Amino acid sequence: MTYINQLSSHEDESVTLKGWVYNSRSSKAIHFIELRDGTGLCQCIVALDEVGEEAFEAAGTLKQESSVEITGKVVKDDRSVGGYELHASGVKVIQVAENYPITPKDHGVEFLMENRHLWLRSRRQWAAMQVRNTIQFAIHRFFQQEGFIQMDAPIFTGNAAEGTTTLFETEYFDEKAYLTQSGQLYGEAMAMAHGKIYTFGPTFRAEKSKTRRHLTEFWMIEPEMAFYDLDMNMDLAEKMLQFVVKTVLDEKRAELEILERDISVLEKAAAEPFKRISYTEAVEQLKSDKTANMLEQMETDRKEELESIQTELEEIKKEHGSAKKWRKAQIDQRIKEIHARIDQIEEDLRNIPVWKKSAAGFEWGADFGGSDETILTMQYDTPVMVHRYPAEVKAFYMKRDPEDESLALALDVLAPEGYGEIVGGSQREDSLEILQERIAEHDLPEDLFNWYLDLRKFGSVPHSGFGLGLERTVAWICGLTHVRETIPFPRMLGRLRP
RNA sequence: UCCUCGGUAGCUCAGUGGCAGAGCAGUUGGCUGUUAACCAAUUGGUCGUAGGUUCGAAUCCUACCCGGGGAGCCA
Repeated sequence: MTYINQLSSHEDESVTLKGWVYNSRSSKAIHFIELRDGTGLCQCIVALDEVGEEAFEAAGTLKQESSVEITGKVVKDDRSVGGYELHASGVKVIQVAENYPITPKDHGVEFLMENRHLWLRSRRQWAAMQVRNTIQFAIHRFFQQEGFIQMDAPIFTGNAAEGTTTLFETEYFDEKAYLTQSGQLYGEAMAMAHGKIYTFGPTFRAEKSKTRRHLTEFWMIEPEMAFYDLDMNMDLAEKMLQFVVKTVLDEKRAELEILERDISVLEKAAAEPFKRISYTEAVEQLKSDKTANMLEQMETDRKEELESIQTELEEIKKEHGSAKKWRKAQIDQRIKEIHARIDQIEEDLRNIPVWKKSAAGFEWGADFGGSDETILTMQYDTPVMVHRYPAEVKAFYMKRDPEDESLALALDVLAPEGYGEIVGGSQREDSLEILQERIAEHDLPEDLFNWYLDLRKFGSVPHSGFGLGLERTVAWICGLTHVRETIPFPRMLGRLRP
C-alpha cells in the first residue's frame, strides 16, 4: 500500500492506493476518480480497455466518499491535482457510499457544523488540521529545544481562580468543582520545581460569547519561567511565535495554498521584530488624528464600493434574462457573491461609527475592546506587543511596574489582520505581603490560595509567563475567519454535538 | 443579557400581497482527457412554529423557537 504524498518517488511504478472517492467524472469508456487517502488527492484514470468490463462497471458505481482500492501505474501529469495521476489496472470497491451530504458545491455554516464529522474530510478543513498539527508540534519542539519541561495542570479545580470569568461547574464526589480556565497558578508551582515549564492542554470558559474568536473549550499553551522579567517574557513570546510561523512556512506551503493564505504577511511576521508599544502609547494612537482619518477613509471606501457593486447587480440582473446557460450560472454565482458582500459592507457601515466613537473617546485606564484591538493592529503588518497595562483592569497576581505603581507588568500579543489577542501574560507578583494585600482587595478567599502563597514564602523569585491561545493562532496563520474551523470538534455556545 | 441580520426542495439561494421557482445533488439516457466536467429528460415543498390582518399571506403584524455576526467578557 502506498500513500498519495509518496507518489513522486514511485513514478512509472505500479502501486496500490486505498482511500475514498473525493469526486468523479465519467464518460462512456473512461472514469476520472479523484481519490483522497488522508495524505492528499490523486486523480485515477479508469479506462474500459485497460481494466476490463467488470472493473470498469464497478468503478462506475462509485459515488462521492465511497471507499476503494485502486492499483495502477504512477504517471506524471501536470493536468492532475498534485502533479501525478494513476492509470488504473485494477479497481476493488470496498463500500459504495450513497448520498454523501457534502457536495462539491457551496454549503452554509449551520449545515456544515451539523456535519462536522464529515466536513473534516473536505480539502480546506483537511489543510487547516494539517497546519494545526504542524503548529502544535512546532510549539513542543520550540520549548523542548529551549530546555522547558512539559508539565500538566489539573483540569478539575476546586476554586474559581481569578474570580472574573464564568466557569463550568461540575460535581466532584460531594464537592463542587470547576473546569480549569487556566493552568497558570499551577504552572508557577511547577516552574519553582523545574525552572522552565510549559503546559499544553484544554481550558474551559462558560462565557456566553458568540463571536468568531470564541470557543467554550480551547487549547492553551502556558509557559512559566523562574528568574524571567517582563522583557525576557516578551522576547520569549516573540521568538516562539516566529519559530512557529517559520516552521509552518517551511513545511506546509501546499496547505497554505489550499487555504488561499496570503503568505507575505506570515513571511513578515517570521522575519521582522514585533512592534512593542506601551498601553499608554496605544491609547494615544487610538485617539490620534491618524486613526480618525483612517476610519473616515474606510467609511468612504465602503460606501463607494457599495454603490459600485449595486450598479453591477442591476446590470447583470438585466443581462440575466437573455443570457446563455453558462453565462446565467456565472451571473447567479456573482449575484450570490454581491449579496454576501453587501451584507458585510452594511455591517461595517453600522460598526465604523461605533468604532470611531470608541477609539476617539477612549479613556486611559479602560481595557481595549475588540474594535480597539482591530484598529490598532490595522496600522501594523506584524504582530504587535502591547505592554504595561493599567493594573486595575488586570489580574491580581501581576507585578506592578516599579516605575509606575498604577501599571501592571502585563503583555498582550495582538495578531495582525484583526485576529485579536493571541497571547496574554505578565511578570508575576513575587512579594508575599503585596500578594496577600491584592487577594484581600479583590475579595478572594485567602484560604484557597494558601498553597499559592507558599510559593512566595519558600524561595520566592521574580518570574513570568504567558498563555498562547492555540485556536486563535491557527486561525491567524491559516487566514481562517472563524476559530470553529481550527479545531476538529468545536465546542461553543449552542454547539455540543457532533 | 442586549443589538443586528437571517430561516423557502437533500444543499445553495431567488421570489416582498395574486398558479411554489432556479442551480446543484438524486434518478434515467448520451459523450475517451474530465478538473465544482458537459448535454438532455426527470423526481423532489408543513415557505421555522403558533396566532392575527386580508377576498387572498412565503410576502404584512404579534409572540416564540433556531442559526449567523457583534457588544459585554476573554485566548
